[in-house]
Amino acid sequence: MDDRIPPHPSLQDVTLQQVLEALVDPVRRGIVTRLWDSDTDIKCGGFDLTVSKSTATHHFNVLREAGLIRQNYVGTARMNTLRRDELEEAFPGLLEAIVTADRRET
Amino acid sequence: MDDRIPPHPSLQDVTLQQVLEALVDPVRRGIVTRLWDSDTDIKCGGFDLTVSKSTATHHFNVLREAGLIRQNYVGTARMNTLRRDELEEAFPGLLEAIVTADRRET
DNA sequence: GCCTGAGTTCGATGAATGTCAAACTTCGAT
DNA sequence: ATCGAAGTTTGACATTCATCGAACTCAGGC
Repeated sequence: MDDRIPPHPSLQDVTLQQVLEALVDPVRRGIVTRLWDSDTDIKCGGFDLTVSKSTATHHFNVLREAGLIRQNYVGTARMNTLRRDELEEAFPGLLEAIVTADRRET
Repeated sequence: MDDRIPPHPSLQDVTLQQVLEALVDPVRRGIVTRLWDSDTDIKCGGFDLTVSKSTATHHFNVLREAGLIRQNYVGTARMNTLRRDELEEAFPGLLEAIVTADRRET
């Protein structure tokens, strides 16, 4: 097992507060929107982020802890997956509404 | 005209960022959820807020500036209306998703 | 073995933001 | 005319949070 990744929360334990706090940041919202659109895994370095590496790490941590993404290592690359179906079940319509509005704005 | 109320923004000028910043606060989200459920105007004092009057004023200002509520005076009472239909057009599905999740959590 | 690339950890810093109390304004009722 | 209820304004304060650079870890290839 790869113990380099901290545990992922169950979506049952994630609160709306956490999800909104995660998505209120434009950088994190950009990551989620990009994952939603590509619908395939993207490694941390694969995003065109406007922030430093340490800040990016922080953002990915927040997203993982809020149950929005799932991470796993492939070599030295950390891959990110959107927990789309689980989120739809836990917060129906939320992600789609935000992604739709975000896309129309950027 | 009643010039006691600052102008309301057009929903065209409101960004998703503003809306999410407004709704990320639990007190403000509670106000919006309450308005959504009652579907009638409620005066500022009509909410059972856990904060002081000055803080409440601040929260109502944020909600108005984010285009979420409309305010008008009736006597000395400041009435609040949810801009439900306008919001649905500008941010389809967003408010309903958040209110639904919020209700299930509180 | 050694270097490179990918990402993390660790403070530190600066900017927002939620909060309150106190003084003030304003309308309506007595 | 006065009083009270409703809400605002104005600082002030504490906390949170995004951000960065520098040093570190760790796997894989030369």
